[in-house]
Formats: sequence, structure tokens, C-alpha cells
Amino acid sequence: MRTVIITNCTNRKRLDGLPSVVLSDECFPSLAAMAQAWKERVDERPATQTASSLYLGRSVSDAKCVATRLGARLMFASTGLGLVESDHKCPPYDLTVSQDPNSIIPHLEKWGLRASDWWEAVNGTRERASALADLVSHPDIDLTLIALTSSYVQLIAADLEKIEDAHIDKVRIFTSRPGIEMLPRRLRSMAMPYDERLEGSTLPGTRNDFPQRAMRHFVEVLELSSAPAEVARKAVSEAMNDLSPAKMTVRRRASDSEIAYMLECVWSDYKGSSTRLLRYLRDVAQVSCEQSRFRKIWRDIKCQDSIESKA
DNA sequence: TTGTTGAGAGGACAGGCCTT
DNA sequence: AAGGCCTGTCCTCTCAACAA
Repeated sequence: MRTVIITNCTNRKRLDGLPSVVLSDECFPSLAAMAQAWKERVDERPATQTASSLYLGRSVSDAKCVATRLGARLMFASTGLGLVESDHKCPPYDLTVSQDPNSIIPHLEKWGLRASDWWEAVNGTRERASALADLVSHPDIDLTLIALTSSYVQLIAADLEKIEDAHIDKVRIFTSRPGIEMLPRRLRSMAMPYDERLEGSTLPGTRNDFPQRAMRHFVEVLELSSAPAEVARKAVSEAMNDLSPAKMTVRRRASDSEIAYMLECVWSDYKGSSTRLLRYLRDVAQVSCEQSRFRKIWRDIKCQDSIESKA
């Protein structure tokens, strides 16, 4: 049984000391010209590491776990490189379909195009415009597990649409609820019905890595990788029914000055540790405080503290 | 005493969807 | 639109062990 795991690439990448590849800010006459210029930039930059080493984060490590478990090929759906094998050597680059200063979306909007047009163009520069559909229809491939965030579903949607009816049954898709909405209608039945109740399972986590955690649950906990699609869907639904939704903690809101005062009161108890003080705020004081906001407040107190200790 | 190395602890940050 | 959530990983710092 030949299985392929496809996961989205990540914005966070392991750097190699050289500058990352970025799209030049010149004005391109067409999508094809932009894709070609991008390919040339990528190709001229030395590639020092494989895709599986380049991309970082829990979504990647979960996808790797699944691939190891099944002895499967791991591939990445990448905005900058198209569909790439995990052992493909590639350079660090900054290009994404997510909301980011390096997003490809504003460029595409100029021509009234969508992310999926870029996917076709970037794969086209490597002579495989329908990379995903071709992969799925290959006779050697029995199963393709696709775990993607919604923005990456948008990216590959047109390629998915090209999968012939005869091969659709080989695909299992793991994505968020908005991601399922973005799938071609024909493929929605291949999306496994995971929802927020997954947070109550042995694989809780962040929304960012939900698709990969769902895939991991499917393979490791439910062991459904060789089950027919309809059986798998039913089993996932039943598994979700057996889980209770994770308790959402509702914390009190407080002003910066109130939080600063609270932190000062327990500062010495926690030896000024930012990690432990944030946990104190959330777990003990039950006060909500986003981490970057917390960091600013914490730094102000720390700065004040070191001035006083020097005096 | 000084320099080097490795282990461990903890700070900082990215990621993207949901809620306000 | 801004704020909030949480965890894996990288980076930096500290300290112990050891060698020169």
C-alpha cells in the first residue's frame, strides 16, 4: 500500500545564514512572468537543506509522525515551491498565501486571479501544472492523506478539482470547517468530519495545527488509514460524539495598569520569570492577557526593577 | 586560574482561527 | 480590526565538569 501524506508548508523556516528568497517588487506583465521570475530566484539561491528540515512547527512534526507510522511519502504544499517531496533540497524563502507582508495575494488581486492560479503557475514552471491530481491518479498510489489549513485548501482547490471521479476515493482530507467549505463540492465527502471536539481528545492543540492533529488522530488513535471512506467518515463522527468539547476558560479582562500591579505583587514569588508570571495571570488570577501585551507590561516592570536594584 | 564543552532551564516567537 | 489562545522550537544564558 503506497500512501502519500501532504501537509502545508510553514511560514517559520530554519534559516541557513544566507538571505531568504523574496519576490522582487518589480511590476510583472503577467502571472506566468511572475512565476518564471520567482523560479529563477529560487533556482539561483543555494539550497542547503531538505524540505522536511526547512519547515518548522508542530504541524510539520505531526505530519512527520503520521508519515513514519504509515511508512508513507511525505510531501509539502508550498506557496513558493509548489508540491515538493520531503527530501527535496530547497532554500529558505518568504512567500505565503496567508495574511503576511510576503503574501502573494495582493499581486494576484491586481489581475483578478486567485491563489489556485498561482499554484498552477508555480507548479507549471516545473512542468507539472496539475501536480496533485497527477499524483493521486498515479497507479502506484493507493491513498493520499491531505492535511491543510483553509488558506492552503484555497491554494490547491483547482488542482483537487482535476482529480478524476475514479480516483477520488483514494483521498482523505483533514482541514478546518472553513477549509471544508472551500473544497470542490465533489471532494467534500472525502473530508473527515473532525471538529472542535478534537480538543477534548488526547491530541489538543492550537487552531493552526488542527488539520495535522486530526490526521494524526485518524491514523494513530482510530487506525482508519485503510478503511473505506464511508466507514472512516462514520467512525470519525462517532469518535467526535464520544468526546466532549474542550472547556473554554472565560477569563476576566483587566487594564495594563491593573495587570502591572498584580504582577508586581507576586513578582518575587515567581522570581520575575515571564513564563511563570503569565501562567499565574491565566491560571491563578484568571485574567486574560495576550502574550505580546504581557511581554510589554513584563518588560516595563523588569526595567523598573533593575533600575531600583542598582540604586 | 582560565578556557572549553555540554546539559538544562527558561525566554521569545510564530502560527491562524475565533471572539469581542 | 484587534485581542486572545497555546505549544513546539529556536536561541540565550547559566552552571557544572573537565582539561590545559
